[in-house]
Amino acid sequence: MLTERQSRILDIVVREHVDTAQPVGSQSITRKYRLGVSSATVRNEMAELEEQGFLGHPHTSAGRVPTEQGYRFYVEWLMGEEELPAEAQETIRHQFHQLEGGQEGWVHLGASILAQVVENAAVVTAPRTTACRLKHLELVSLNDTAALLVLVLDQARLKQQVVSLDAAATQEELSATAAKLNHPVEGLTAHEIAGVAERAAILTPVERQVLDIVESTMRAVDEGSADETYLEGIRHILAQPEFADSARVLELLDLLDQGNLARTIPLHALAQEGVTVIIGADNPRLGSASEAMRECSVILGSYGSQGVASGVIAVLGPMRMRYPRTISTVRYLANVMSDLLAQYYP
Amino acid sequence: MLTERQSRILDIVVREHVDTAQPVGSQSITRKYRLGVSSATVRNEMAELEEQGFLGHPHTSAGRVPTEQGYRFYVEWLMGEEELPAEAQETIRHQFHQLEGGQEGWVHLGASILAQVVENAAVVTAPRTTACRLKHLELVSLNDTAALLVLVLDQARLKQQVVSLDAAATQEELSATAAKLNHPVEGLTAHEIAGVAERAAILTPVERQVLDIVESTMRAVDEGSADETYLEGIRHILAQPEFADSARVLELLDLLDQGNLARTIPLHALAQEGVTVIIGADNPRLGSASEAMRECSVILGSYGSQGVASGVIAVLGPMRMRYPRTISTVRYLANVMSDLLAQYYP
DNA sequence: ATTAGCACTCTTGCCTTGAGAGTGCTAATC
DNA sequence: GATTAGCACTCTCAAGGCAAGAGTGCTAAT
Repeated sequence: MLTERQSRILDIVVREHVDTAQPVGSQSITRKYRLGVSSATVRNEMAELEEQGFLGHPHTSAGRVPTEQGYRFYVEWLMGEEELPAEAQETIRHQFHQLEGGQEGWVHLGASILAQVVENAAVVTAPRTTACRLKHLELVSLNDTAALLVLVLDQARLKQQVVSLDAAATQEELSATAAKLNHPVEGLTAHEIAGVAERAAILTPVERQVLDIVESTMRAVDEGSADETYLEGIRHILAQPEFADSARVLELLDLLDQGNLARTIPLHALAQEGVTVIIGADNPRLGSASEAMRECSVILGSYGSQGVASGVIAVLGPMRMRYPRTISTVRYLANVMSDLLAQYYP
Repeated sequence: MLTERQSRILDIVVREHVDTAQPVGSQSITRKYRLGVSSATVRNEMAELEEQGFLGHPHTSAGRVPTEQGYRFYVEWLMGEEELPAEAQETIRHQFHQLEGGQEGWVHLGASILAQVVENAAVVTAPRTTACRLKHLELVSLNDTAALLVLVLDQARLKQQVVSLDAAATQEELSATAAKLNHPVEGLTAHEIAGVAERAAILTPVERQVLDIVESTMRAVDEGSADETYLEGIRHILAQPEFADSARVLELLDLLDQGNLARTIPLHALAQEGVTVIIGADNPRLGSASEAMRECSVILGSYGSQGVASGVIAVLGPMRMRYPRTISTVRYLANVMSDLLAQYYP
């Protein structure tokens, strides 16, 4: 479809445009790269590339700019697979290291790191897992009539819930209740716990109350964990020249901020093994609604293991993006986060 | 200092400018408000107000715009104390209600709600407290050589830490260790726990290891909790006409994002009882560094009780801001969050 | 097939021009 | 003495014109 030389020129146009954010002209190319042909030849080739839909004109007489199709060809055929520079790898590992054992906000941290390294906006979702299982429960007295229910779930997750006690109870009584309940429910899902609560006839009212709350809390975790996504690094998008007027950015933000995020980017939809690149409007989720999104690309990857517990990591930036660098970063981060997740998973 | 009529005019100029974001001229005022005087008189008064520093000219022949001093006078003397409309109160209470007992991200939620209600950026810090106290500790087996240490602290806070065990241990052994350790350290601070670990000679190596980790984790909480701040709603600032070009916003974001936030806004410095208003450059923390920040105002309030556990809530927006509404919202939210905090506090 | 040359197009910056809005001042008025 | 009408002046903003610069597209020569 494309001759050797056309590919070469397309490659140069893409790289140059990514660097400068300017349309690139035939003369500037021949000056900068020793192609062995004149600007006129390059012009002819460019016209041909435009004919075929890989390049475009912003105005009749400006340089050429890659089209969506051009970027796609570049990503698929021209761009080399780059390994992430050791220095960047170091940066990533180092920042995760500061977490030590306390995992707390590691997903959030992942998003921050990613945004920082690729200099674009980043999205990371918490691992979506199969129904969570209870490892341990504990009751801690807050005051006479309130206690804190602490649930330790798989993957080293913690949940808390304040319980108003129908009758006053001391810490000793609470501990005894917890100890008694722990054994029968260990390792079970919310659904299974509901079954246990039904079958066991010998429960005291307090025990029944606690089990009910355990179950509803775990259900909330099962439903809620899908929504837990972190978006970081919008400031990098602000710094891009194509988003110089903030109306554009505002549009993007409205599309992304919290609730809408999953609707805008098909996070779970296509994250298979490896890294997926969505360029411009070939995002399946986008109708005609999103002007600004049409000028963006999304790099998607996933971490964890598919059936067990996995999350999505994504980079969002203007279509004019450093694809090799971004893709290798996503791939590397996916590995790091997979390793990290494995540590918390039996 | 200012005559009745001058005050009236200043009031109108501020309100009109806040509404329209345009300089306001003498004619438009007399057309809209029945002042009983002609535009020429208004012009004279405006000239006088400018003389005294309350108003300014963007250009020689545009309408008047309030100066910092003008806004300050408005806030202090002209603006009425408005109670937050019941509808907004309802919105706030309603959203907090959805948390139920799981407090998890309530500080973050507070920031989101605030940003949404005042249509500006909002900052909320987690309550800064005196040294945290341990209420309960628990050990849960992850696998043969790793366990999850769960700490329940005061104010219903949970911390987790993965512990690599020097020797393999079953869940039963871990529970026994936890049970043994719980009693002597209950209610103590990190510092006091260090003392206990030193004095008690009869500890096994594992127990000593656990206590060490407990102490260091709690120290981390003591130090880290000051930094826990949430920033939400930058999109509202993007929507303001004074921040139409994103370079401005970028500057702001760099000033605010994460680490720098506390350096930019004197969060803990001046949050006494009640609500503090910082208008433009009278922010004590700002040197000459921050162009964009000079055009902003900050409304500060605090929640919780001063000596015990308190956090800061703040709104950041352009100087051209709906002060009455914003101030009453901050005040109201402070009350709601104080109530909420009291629930978790003995 | 490649290239040199040239006319053509389109942007960008700069200037001018006219309309519109608002001020500041002076002189007249209540 | 305060208020107001009137008017010249200033400044912005949008539109139009003009020259420079960059790049293209085409044609004819190599």
